[in-house]
Amino acid sequence: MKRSTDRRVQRTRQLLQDALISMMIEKGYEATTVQDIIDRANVGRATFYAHFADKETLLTSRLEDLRNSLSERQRQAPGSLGFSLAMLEHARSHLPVWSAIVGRDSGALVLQRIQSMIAALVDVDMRALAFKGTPAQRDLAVQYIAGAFMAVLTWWLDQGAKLPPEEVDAIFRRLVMQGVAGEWGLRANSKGRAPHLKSM
Amino acid sequence: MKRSTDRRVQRTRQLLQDALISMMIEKGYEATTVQDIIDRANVGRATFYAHFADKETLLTSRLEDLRNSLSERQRQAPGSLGFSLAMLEHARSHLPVWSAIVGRDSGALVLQRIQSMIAALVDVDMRALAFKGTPAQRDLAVQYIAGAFMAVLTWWLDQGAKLPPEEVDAIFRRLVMQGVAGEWGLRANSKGRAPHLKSM
DNA sequence: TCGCTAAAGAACATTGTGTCTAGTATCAGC
DNA sequence: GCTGATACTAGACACAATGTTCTTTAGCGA
Repeated sequence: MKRSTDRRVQRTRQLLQDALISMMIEKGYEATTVQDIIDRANVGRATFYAHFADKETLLTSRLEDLRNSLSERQRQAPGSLGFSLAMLEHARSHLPVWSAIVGRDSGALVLQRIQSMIAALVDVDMRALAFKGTPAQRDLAVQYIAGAFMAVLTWWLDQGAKLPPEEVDAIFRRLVMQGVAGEWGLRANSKGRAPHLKSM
Repeated sequence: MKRSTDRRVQRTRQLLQDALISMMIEKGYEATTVQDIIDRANVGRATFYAHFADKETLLTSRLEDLRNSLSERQRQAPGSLGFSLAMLEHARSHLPVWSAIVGRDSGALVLQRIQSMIAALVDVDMRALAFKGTPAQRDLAVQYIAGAFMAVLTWWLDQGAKLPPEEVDAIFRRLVMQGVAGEWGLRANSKGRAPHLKSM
């Protein structure tokens, strides 16, 4: 993991990563071309390929950094489903990046990566829970939670992240733990209790 | 909605749709080119563009058909979260198609479309439930459920759809309604009840 | 200061897209 | 069965983006 010491290298990599995000915010991942990136970064074409095999590799290197910040944040706030709040807060404080990454115009690749990143975080948090079941059941639960969180996150960001992270986190965790019935008093046969949320 | 009566048109459209699915199974949506499609369908290049503006439009027309079969199936099996079993069974009886569509190599577009299709089905089913809450809450719940189902479906298909649909459906519905705690006796403070699933 | 290497610039082959043409076949309806 | 309409074919085309290769220039570390 010995990072290059040459300033030119670091500068170029940084410029390219920033340009990618900037372009993603502007027109989405899929629509962004290598040409767009190097134009914005003001970097030669050959230089790009000297550092990254393709657009995807560049994205990967950026997501790697993201993953590291997230793991760090999660480590500081552990507990059952602790990843949730950590992630929502991180998303809010880096809103443009996250909107670009998770938003409407992002690529399949991006979403897959993010979701498996979330799954890894969920997996870590599951150790704080007393899980009784087979590995397959555990796996299913992890996927279920990761998918649900991803959807909630996307929904939240698409709305401009107006609701406070704490509240989204609370709703999400209750949904996961107690289910729809516990959250909003749903019954299959249309007899339900009243909801009890402050805002929204 | 008056479909063309000319056999040549129907034949060509069918050939192209089939070729798309066939290619998706083979190398995924993203990697499939228009050239691949028309080669496999044995159709001229100009002909392709006479029918569809691009690869995406072709996909859309195929997904439209899929949506119709699903709505039909859902109508025959209503109830709380009734879409779930209907969809799992449909997926199993059209396994290659679904694996191609939902699997690892599919595009963002495909996944987005499927997920919003699921969301629509969830929305329909929600009317069978006594939902108490604001429209925003309802929306969040729909997204939550659709995302979770999508993840479960993907997981199931990636495993080769070995588990019977009825069982996956049962687990999923219990997770949605009662949550992780209800399903596997999870507690945040590591005191839990025993699980009670037959297989897996 | 000097040697090393990153980066610029530009040309290139390659692949895929979407359009257009003129000629050929196949269809629906009389 | 004809016949007029129109769907299809084959090929060429302009265009855009990718990824490679080359030489020249600039900047870095020691």
